Order: sequence, then structure tokens, then C-alpha cells
Amino acid sequence: MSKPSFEEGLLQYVEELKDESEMTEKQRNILRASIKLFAEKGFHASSTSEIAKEAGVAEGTIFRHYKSKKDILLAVVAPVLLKVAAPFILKDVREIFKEESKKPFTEVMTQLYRNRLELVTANEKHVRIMLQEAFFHDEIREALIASVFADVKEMARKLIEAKVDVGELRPLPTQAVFRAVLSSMIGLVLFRQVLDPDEFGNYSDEEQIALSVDILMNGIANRE
Amino acid sequence: MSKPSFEEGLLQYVEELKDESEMTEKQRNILRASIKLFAEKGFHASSTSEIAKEAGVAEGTIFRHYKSKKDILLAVVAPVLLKVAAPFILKDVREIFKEESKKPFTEVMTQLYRNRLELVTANEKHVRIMLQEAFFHDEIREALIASVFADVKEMARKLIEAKVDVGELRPLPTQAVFRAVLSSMIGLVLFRQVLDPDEFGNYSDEEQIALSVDILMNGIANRE
DNA sequence: ACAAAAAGCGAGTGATCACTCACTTTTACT
DNA sequence: AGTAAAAGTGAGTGATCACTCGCTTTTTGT
Repeated sequence: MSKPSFEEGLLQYVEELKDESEMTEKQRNILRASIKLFAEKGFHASSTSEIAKEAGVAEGTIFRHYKSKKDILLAVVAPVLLKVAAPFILKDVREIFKEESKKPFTEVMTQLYRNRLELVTANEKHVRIMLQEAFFHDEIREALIASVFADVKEMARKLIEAKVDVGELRPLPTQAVFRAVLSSMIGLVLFRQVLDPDEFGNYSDEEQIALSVDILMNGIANRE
Repeated sequence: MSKPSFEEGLLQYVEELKDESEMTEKQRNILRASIKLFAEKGFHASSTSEIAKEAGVAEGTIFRHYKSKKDILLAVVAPVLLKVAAPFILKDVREIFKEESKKPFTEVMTQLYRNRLELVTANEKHVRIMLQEAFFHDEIREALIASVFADVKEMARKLIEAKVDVGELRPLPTQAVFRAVLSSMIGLVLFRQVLDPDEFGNYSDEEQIALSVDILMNGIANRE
């Protein structure tokens, strides 16, 4: 599992801006600067004067190309989300899901949980900022759902239905199974990072993952 | 299950401010106004001039009593959280958990999920603002965890351990079971309200709850 | 009753913000 | 080369913000 950072992906994308479109160099600089600052400190915390400074451009130039600050955000978020964030978030998931039929579902889940825990740990700041922005701006939330959630849902759907067909999973509504999987994963991250890091530490990450997967697969009820 | 709104609780608390402490009437008005505005629009969106206006007080008076705007927040949040929000959030949970030994765990969970779904639906705005503030201010997040999460965790611990003792639940680490329960609940709410409301609507709330409880109890794996 | 302290006041301060506009420079087209 | 359009500029605008300060009013203790 390779580990190119989100930052690298961003920088690379920013360089690629050079080749395409009929943008002025200055306009590209504005986008570059905005991407950098928004990713670093979020939208609200980045002022237009900062963006201008970072871009080496007069503040008036910004508003020559974008009619408002929010306009920059929208111009920046869609392509970045689609070309950098979504691929970055989904890359490993796609690999893990690829060999669906070979591995037992339990193993796929274990790998997935381990991988997601790593991803969130390594990119805590960016995750935080993304959630924050998704919280505030409907457009970003919807774009995130459309570009990331929709994909992962489709991938999961295929895997889950295949596993139901071979009798490895119960024939429940796919949507409910997907929800259970994602909920369990979100809960794992949430408990470790936010809600209860102390008690979480009573077991190693591997043990916690094993517990989560065990419960996801077999439930918490005792079978008489 | 009674339904006093969060708003009512807030207003009642605000009235009770009258009786206690050595506060000036104006100072109480400032707290009242702050509580109202913060609950309505959040901390950042409420300006000190607004608070002053709402409180019927000069802006200078605010800073006579509180050395900064954040100071008001901290003075307001701890007691409100402890005396209004936490009881409000936990009230029904406590009732549902009360008759622990009588009802099967499945039934308790079903009631709990149903109740939480109702609570979030009926108080969407306040939930949103609380999460938003918890996101931004470490102090609030920690206060929420200490006053709400800690309580619910303790209540759940007792119930879970009792149910493990009578053989209704598997002898897993309590903490992992609690995480599974809470994750499933958060997931239910998250999918319905944010992530996938369309597909969620394919089943009724009751059906979705039943599915979540079923999976929580029995897992998603097929038992050969 | 009187003075000191506390409470209250509101115009004012300086900072920052997104955004504008009159103007200059560069680019593109003929 | 000449010109019109596009790009770029930066001082300026008005709004808003949290917060201050010199002053007046009210409360308190004796």
C-alpha cells in the first residue's frame, strides 16, 4: 500500500494547472494560493488579502476573476475534490476491495479498518478541515457525498452482494449492511480520536479492529 | 415519554438565574441573551453588540463582567450543559435503561434507537449548533464528553454487563460492545439525516431501526 | 449623610474583512 | 503600428468586529 501524502497530490495538481485551460498565470496563482490556504486553515480563516499575498497578486486581481471569496472556494473545491481528494481517499479502498472473491469478508474488513485508521491518523488536520467545511457549506458537503460517498457505496454494494451470493453474508438489504460497515468504521475512528481515546488505549489498535470486525460479523448477542 | 423541548428547558433555566448568586440584573440579562443567541445561531455568528442589544444593556457593561466574548461562552456553557442539555439528552435514555433486567436487550435497543431518532429530528438545529461548537472549542467538546458521554457510558456499562451476566450478550469487552451500540446509532442518524436520506427512505424508520438492531445483535455473517 | 466602590454607559479605537474603482499595463487583433 | 479589450493594480470604502476608556449613576458600608 503506497503512501503518497495528500499534500503531494495537491501540489502535483496545482502544477498541472499550468498546462490546461486559458488561465492567466496570475489566475492560476490565485487558485494555487487558495488551495494551499484553504487546505491549511480552512475557508473562513483565510482572508482575501492573505490569498493575494500568497499568490503574489494585488487584491483587486482576485476579484477581477472571481466575483466573491466564496466563488473561489467553489471554483477550487469541485476539481480538487474530484481529481485529488476523492482518488486519495478511495485509492486504498479500491485495492482492498479488488480481490473481493478471494479473501473472506472478515479479512477484507480487517484490512479496510486498519487502512482507514492509518489514513485518518496520518491526515488528521485535513480530515478536520474537510469535515468543518462540509459542515458549513452545503455545496461542499454535497460534492463530497457525490464524489466520495457515492463511489464507495457502489464499490461496497458489489462486494456485499457478491458475498451474499456465495453465502458468506446474510441476505439482508445491501444498504443496511453497508450502513453497518461504515457506522462501525466511523465509530472506531471516533472513539479512538475523539470520544474515548483513554479507554480505547486499553487495547491495541489491532485488538480494537478485531473486536469491531468480530462484532460486525457476529453481533453482540449470545447464541444459545 | 414526555416531550419538554430543549427550548423550554433553556428558558426555565434562564428564569432560575434570578434566584441564585450575587449577580446584577443586567449581568443576568447578558447571560440570558447569550444563551438565547448562542443556541440560536452559534457563538461565532453572535456579536457582542447583538448580545448587548438583546440584553438591553450597553456594550461596555458586557466587558465590565466578562473579560472577553469567549469568557461569556465559557461562563454560559458549563452550567447550561450540566443543568439543561445533559439532563435533556439523557432523560429518556435513563428511563429506557431503567427496567434493564425486565426487557430483552433487543427491545431496549429498539426503543433507544427510536427515541434518539426522534430527538435528533425534533432538535436538528440545536444538535447542529452543538456539534459545530464542539468542533471549534476544545472546552465545549470536553465538557460535552464529561457531562453527557461519561454518563451514558456508565449507564450502558451497567446494562451491558448485566446482560452479559445473564447470558443474553456475548462476553466481549464492555467497551467494544458500547462502541458498537453507539456507532450503530450514530450511523443510523447520519445516514438518515446527511449521508443517504434518499435510499434510507426506501424503508420506514421502523424497518431501518429493526435492521440496525438485528445487525447489531446478530451481525452480518451467515451462519452455516 | 457621605465617600468609596461597583455597575453601567456609549462614543470611540483600531483591526480586519470582503469588495470597488479609477487608473495603468499588457495582450490580441487588424 | 494602432487600438480596443482584457488583465492587473492598490489605495480606498464601508461594514463589522471585539474591546476600551472617561465618564455618570447606583450601591454599599460606616
